[in-house]
Amino acid sequence: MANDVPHHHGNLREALIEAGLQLLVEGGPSALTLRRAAARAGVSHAAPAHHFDGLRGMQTAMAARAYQDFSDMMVRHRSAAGPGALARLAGVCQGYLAFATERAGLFHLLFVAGEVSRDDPALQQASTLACQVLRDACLPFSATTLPDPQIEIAVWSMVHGYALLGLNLPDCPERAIVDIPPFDDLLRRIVADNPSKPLAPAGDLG
Amino acid sequence: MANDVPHHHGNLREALIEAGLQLLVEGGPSALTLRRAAARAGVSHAAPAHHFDGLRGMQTAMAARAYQDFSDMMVRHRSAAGPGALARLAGVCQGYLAFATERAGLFHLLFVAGEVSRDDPALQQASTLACQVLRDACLPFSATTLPDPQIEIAVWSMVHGYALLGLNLPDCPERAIVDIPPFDDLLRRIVADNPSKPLAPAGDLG
DNA sequence: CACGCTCCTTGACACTGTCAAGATAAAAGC
DNA sequence: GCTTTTATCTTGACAGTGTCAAGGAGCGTG
Repeated sequence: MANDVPHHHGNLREALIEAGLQLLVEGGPSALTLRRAAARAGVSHAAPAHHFDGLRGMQTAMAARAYQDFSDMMVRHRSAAGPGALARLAGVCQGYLAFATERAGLFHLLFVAGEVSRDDPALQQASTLACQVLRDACLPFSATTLPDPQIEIAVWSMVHGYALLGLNLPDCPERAIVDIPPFDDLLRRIVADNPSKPLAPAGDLG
Repeated sequence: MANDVPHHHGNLREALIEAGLQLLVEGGPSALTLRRAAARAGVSHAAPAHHFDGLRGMQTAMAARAYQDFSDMMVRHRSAAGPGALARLAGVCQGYLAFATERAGLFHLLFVAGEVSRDDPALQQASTLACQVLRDACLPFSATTLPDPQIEIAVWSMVHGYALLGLNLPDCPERAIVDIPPFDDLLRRIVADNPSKPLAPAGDLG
């Protein structure tokens, strides 16, 4: 083959991840295919097999990268939130929901499709990091200086369920039978009357 | 063809749904295939196309049936719960979680895979019915005689997220970093200090 | 120059959903 | 009774998919 691309792509692994993420964003989960990613990266259909353990392996690598987007989204919304522990936690949750809405393809990859190897070390690290953003935001609401699993899990479950039920979408089917309260109202049911310890004395605003 | 089965199966549609549910339970979501369901029902690979609108159509029909299992599971756990509105709501939630655990394939079909036509009337009816079980259990915690969407959505989101994060599984990965409180404890954060109106005066126990 | 090693291609296989045509059996009309 | 019609299923094909085995192309090292 005497094309412009050399036989050795140079950085095919990264290119495939990039191509896969594009496919996912553009065409949804069903558009993500080993062969299509290969074609978009300009290589033959079997090339990905030398870099990933099948489709599942590629999705795992993509997920590790998507988790960084996820963390960024939560951090960004936290920064945009007002001062105060509750506002910051609400901001993190809004980031969680915004990721589910605006990066639906990636959210699907991380939490819905499940075609991902959860024991992959890179993935675990990225996911733990994202998880930590949420946990940190919950910390001020713990009665002690240690994290309170009950609060963490309550918030995590609720925001996750809210996102997966699609309740943050303007056209979700549930709106036909119930009117959906904004997530902040639900959040207050868990943490508002559980008054936080005083805010970190001289704080960063994120 | 001079086999024992007549040319007209008689009730192929139901047989295909049954076969599909079996495949889902036995081999997980990836084992569910139009061709395999057809083979198990003893018909040719293209027969399902005459009864369903593709794989999506068959999954939709299966989902409508699975929702009945789902409702039954919640009702059964509600019956097994003690008296009192909180115990009954907790029972319904336990049914929700039990369905996610014990009927993982069906739960996946309903809430995870998403390869289902949400506008199908039979599916909508079945899903509304299941939803109603949960909403009814929330009713005693409303401040008025009308349902309180905030409570309903809070409980629904939380139990849904708890189930989808797999937190009810004994070997879920999150146990490595947090110890997972039982769902009942989380539920109390939403409804316990929101004292219910008195229980229905002379009640059924479900 | 020759060797080895890594990266990628080619070609094949079994499997998937889906479509067009045709065969077959049951029902309906007379 | 027989014919016609209709619903039901089969056969065969097609474009995709993931995955494997075998081999070629290019780079570094002797």
